[in-house]
Amino acid sequence: MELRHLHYFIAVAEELHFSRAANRLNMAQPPLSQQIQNLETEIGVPLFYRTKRQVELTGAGKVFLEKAYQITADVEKACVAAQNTHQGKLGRLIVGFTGIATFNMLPRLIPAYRAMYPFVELTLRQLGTTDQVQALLKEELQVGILCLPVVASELNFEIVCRDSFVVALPKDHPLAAESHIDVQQLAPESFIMTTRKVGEGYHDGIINICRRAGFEPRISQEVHELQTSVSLVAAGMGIALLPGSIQELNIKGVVYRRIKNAIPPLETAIAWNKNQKSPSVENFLALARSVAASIATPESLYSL
Amino acid sequence: MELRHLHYFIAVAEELHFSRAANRLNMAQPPLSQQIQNLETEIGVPLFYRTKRQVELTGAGKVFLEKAYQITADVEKACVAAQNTHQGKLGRLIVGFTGIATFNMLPRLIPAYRAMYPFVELTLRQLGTTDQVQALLKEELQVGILCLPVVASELNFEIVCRDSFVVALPKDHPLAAESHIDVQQLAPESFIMTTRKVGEGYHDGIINICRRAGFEPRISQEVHELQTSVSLVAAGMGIALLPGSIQELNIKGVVYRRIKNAIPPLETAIAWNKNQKSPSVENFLALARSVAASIATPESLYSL
DNA sequence: TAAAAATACTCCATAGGTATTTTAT
DNA sequence: ATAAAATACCTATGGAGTATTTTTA
Repeated sequence: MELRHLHYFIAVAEELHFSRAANRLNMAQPPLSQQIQNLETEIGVPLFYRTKRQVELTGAGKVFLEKAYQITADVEKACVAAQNTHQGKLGRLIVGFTGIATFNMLPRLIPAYRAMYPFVELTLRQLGTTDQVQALLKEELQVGILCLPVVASELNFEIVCRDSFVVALPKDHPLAAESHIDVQQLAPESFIMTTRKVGEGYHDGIINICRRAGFEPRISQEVHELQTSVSLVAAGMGIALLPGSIQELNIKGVVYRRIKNAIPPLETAIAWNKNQKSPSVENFLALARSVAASIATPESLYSL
Repeated sequence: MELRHLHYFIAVAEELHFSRAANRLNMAQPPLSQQIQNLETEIGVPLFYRTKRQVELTGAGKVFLEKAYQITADVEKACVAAQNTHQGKLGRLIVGFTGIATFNMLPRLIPAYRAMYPFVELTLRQLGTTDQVQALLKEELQVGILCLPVVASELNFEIVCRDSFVVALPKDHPLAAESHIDVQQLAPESFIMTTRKVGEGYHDGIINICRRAGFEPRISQEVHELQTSVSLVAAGMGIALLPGSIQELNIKGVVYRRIKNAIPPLETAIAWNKNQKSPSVENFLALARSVAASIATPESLYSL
């Protein structure tokens, strides 16, 4: 049996007239009769009563008609579903993100993506950069929003956001009086940092800022989230060097001050596996690029 | 698209290897490649990644595979459903029956039919003979179990049960002392009868029994159900001439006595519309015939 | 270089067309 | 006599086969 048979059968069942049905199908009547006969012999059941002057569905024909409708509709649906999946309108997407992404990329990117592709099942997982790289390599994650530098030859990276560093100080800290701070002035302070495990490049980057200023930072507290460092600053546990986007987070008793020194900014990138071909990922990347372009200006807020 | 394409696609998707799939399909590899290409161009979506050394499903391919499984399974189911309907294993059957059938045909016929065709949706409707004939003509009923005589040229009839008449008497009625009763002895009695509307042939038949015995019966009560007549006999409201099967109904205070005279028995028949072709009906009729044959002996219980 | 898919072509099975017959009204 | 489906026969599209090429691991 072929779908052709079902289409022909439906036409005859609806017209109850072979000639009319053949006309509707843009074919001659004899081959239509033939095909219906073939169908009947194949399933071994008469589908029509032919009283010469009148064609009528048998009980089995009625049952078969219902199924035929369903099947032909499902074939249509299957094609549409495949097309939608191909266009990335349908599917699944798992995206990892770091804490800092919560303040710049995510609030713009995710709502835009959901609005554009409402039928993609989108899962977000907060993960440190290191964990994201592992997950991307294992293809447990399709896209990562993470902090450079990272070395992983199997992944592609694209920078979407550059954050100048700021220092978070308790409101009543002596340095809070100054509008721009020299890194060297932070030498005697206690540093609150995220653990190296969360993101090696990020962690080492901050250490290097201090070393280039000629001192080794004294790390008094290690935390897992940027938000937590700010809370600890508010509690007077020390100071923290943080990407400028963190200024979106207003916590009472904390002030942010810019850094005088020329410091390479923190680069947030989208990352994906090189042997990744999902259209949903392509769409996500395209959107991320346009969002990155649109926040290029606000980003200057956090630059010197 | 044809079902062929789906079968081919499933084979390739399962083997992930065109040559092996072609082998499994008992065909050569090149036409298989062709057909898959045709399928892909038709739905406008690549279903496989061909990395020459390795075939892999695309996301759209995975989605399409699920649908393809479902569709091919549904095609199978459609054929089986049509076959079952053709064999009368599936469908709907509405059967009408008279009160007296409750005592002879129904208790044997219905359980047997249900056991044999459990997937037929069987509906039973108690109706007088006259109503059954109307319903059969309007094809609201597919089979009737009713009492002859009936005139209806568009229907077929087959007698399934013959009931000799008995008279139902109050236990303490003088005639209860005799084992066989002459109809003439009933001349002075009050008769309890079902209304003529319920079944004309049946009603007139009883009147005629009396007339042939030389008297016009005095009808004191008219009821709609045979069971009710027996209850009224028990209540001393009169006597009733009833088909012998009624003796299955034991009501306190009522005795049944045979009739001496040669009286044509009440004929219960199955009836169906002549332009009726449902296999379920055929099966039901076949079963009714065999049940009728099997109760031919017990029926003699009620004969002289 | 070897394995596997794609391409090029050939062939024939069969879907579909034309002409005619059958059948029931 | 007519309308409609079935039958008979023919044609040609395209599905499938064979031989070969392309591609990449």
